[in-house]
Amino acid sequence: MVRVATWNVNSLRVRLPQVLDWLRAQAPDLVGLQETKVPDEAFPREELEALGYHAAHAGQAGYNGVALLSRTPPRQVWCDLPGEEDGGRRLVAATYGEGVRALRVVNVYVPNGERVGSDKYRLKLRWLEALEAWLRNELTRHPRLVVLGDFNVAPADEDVHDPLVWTGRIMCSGPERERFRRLLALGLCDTYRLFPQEGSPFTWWDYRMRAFQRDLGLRIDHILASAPLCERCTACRIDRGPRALPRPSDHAPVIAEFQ
DNA sequence: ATGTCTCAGGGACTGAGA
Repeated sequence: MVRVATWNVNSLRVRLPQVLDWLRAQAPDLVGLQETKVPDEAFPREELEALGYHAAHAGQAGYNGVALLSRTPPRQVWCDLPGEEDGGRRLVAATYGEGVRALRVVNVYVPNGERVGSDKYRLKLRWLEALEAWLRNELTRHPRLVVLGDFNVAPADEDVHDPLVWTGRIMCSGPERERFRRLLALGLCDTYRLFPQEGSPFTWWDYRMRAFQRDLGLRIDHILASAPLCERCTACRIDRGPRALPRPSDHAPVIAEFQ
């Protein structure tokens, strides 16, 4: 069994004590982190190694940054989305294990897009199109593929606390959802929706307006899996615990299990 | 209430990004 997680930590340096506590408590085999906001030379490698985790990090100062933490060492590490390198460090991929059991994991931090119609929105749509093209090739080489991260897209109205308020807005607009569906159409499943789920499905709550306490959230963090892995997926859940701590990230982790 | 949090720059606070 392998447990795979994704968590946008909104600064790995600020959140490191929470991340270390969470790794000790949940003991996932693989974790994709987003918004590490730390350059590679300042990555907290020793603290994570002390807990038994290897790291593949694509970081920068101030913004963005993604990392893959793993119990087994990463192989075939790839950083950045071809053609979109100027948009910040937003993609890291690696292979774990050997032979037919090898697992390929792609960790993404999709651009936020600011607001529908903005330059950043157009860049977000283009980034998602480039990701689709790159993943199509990745799937031909790695049948056991997991694509996880902060997609900044709520795929459907049931992933939104108030669909009327959010209709057509950033993270919920038709073009963003259409790009997300195209990723699924490559042959990936949304592991959270493989199972009946209890409670609200949100993974992100705005820091403002006491949104978490009022459960005004969106489901924008996802763990997608290729068909051979979907058949072996036994659970996917959201861990709201870290979001309720003092000084939390605005995102909660998502964890999927594969047999 | 554009209502919170993080970071860079510069050395207190402002602006950007989310």
